[in-house]
Amino acid sequence: MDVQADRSAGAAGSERPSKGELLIQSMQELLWERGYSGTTPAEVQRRAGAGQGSMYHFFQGKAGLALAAEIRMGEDLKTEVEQRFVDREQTLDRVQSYLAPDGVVTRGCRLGRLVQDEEVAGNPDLMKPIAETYAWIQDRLETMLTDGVERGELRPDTDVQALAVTILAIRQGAYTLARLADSDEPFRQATIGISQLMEAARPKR
Amino acid sequence: MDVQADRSAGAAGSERPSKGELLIQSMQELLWERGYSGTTPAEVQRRAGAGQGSMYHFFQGKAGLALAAEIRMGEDLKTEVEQRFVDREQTLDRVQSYLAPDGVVTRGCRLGRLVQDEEVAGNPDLMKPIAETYAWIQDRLETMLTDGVERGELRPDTDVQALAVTILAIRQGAYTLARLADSDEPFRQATIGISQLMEAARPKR
DNA sequence: GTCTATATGATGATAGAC
DNA sequence: GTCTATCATCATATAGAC
Repeated sequence: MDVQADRSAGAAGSERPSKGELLIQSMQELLWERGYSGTTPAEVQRRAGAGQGSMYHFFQGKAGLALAAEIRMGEDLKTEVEQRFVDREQTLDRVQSYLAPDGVVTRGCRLGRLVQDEEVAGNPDLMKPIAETYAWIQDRLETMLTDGVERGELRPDTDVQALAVTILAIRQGAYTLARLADSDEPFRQATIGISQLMEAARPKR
Repeated sequence: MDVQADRSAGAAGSERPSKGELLIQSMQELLWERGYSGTTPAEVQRRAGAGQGSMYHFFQGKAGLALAAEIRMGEDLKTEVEQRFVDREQTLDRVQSYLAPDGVVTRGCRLGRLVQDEEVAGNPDLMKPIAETYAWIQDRLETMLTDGVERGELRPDTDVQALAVTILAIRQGAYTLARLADSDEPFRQATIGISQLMEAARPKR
């Protein structure tokens, strides 16, 4: 089935949010809290204060609404990552900031958790915005690390692409461990682990 | 609901596997392929060549059978990790071996993926064997790294616990990235990333 | 022990009134 | 645009025969 996002469900920052907009926001919340399979259209509607009709008017079913919500989540995530980088100067600070828990880590990564969902993984339309967001983040990490190399904070022979993937993986994995331990301690531990290595690997001057 | 594993479904290495045993194996496969929510009792039965009656005779519903399968998967995983360590001498080799893809990484981590499943996360009985398995693996990683410190392959001031969590997180995260990219490339990249850091951080002699 | 038939409930989607 | 009523499907679990 070919899923399309929406039928002009309304802009994000409008005055009075349309039902379509409310539905997107509710779907965003529920995807994060319960994943895709675990979220029922009925509950999205209830949370948005909308009926069945509104949802099927704006979106082509559950998948279409989820797609719109995913795209929104990807934008939010990119904005947050960017913010963490511009607020810091030093490379190690930026890495630590990227790995810092944001208070709701036991809920999992809003996008990463969807990858583990069978219904999402089996639907290319639903995977695409997730893959694109991660590609963007990986690219952003690479740029940030290249910056560090140029400023002499990382060794000149650093494989920035590999390191970017490593840091990305650490954050994703820490989410899983945090959920398992019901604590954000794994985030702190993993940050210590990678920081200690990066410190020790620092170029001598 | 208090879930118990089984009703003596049969030992693992018996001659003629009982229906209970076949059901456990089928559930193991399906949990890995589709997760918990995505697996229906009907399909487990079909794959095991057993009827409804057999399943409900040996186990208390879907959750009970899944619990038995999880325990088995945990044992398998621990055995595999142990094998990778005893086959190698050097610390970095062991770390790389732990992070090596095993050919089916795009399917995800057989246990880790369950953590993202709402029905599993919401059932303490189903989370317990997963948490215990990860605790064992983390402990095993710590022992392995402590070994490396003692042999002078890692700096004496290494925070082995933090590094163990970091490596554990890398593997978990790489599974997510691999699934997203439909490739085991993230495993290779992440291995390069952590290896390069560990090399550079090596104690001087 | 193992099977089939059936009950019960929830899910995602549609129809059609307002 | 938005609503409620209804549908078809499929999920898990139970009952009871063999």
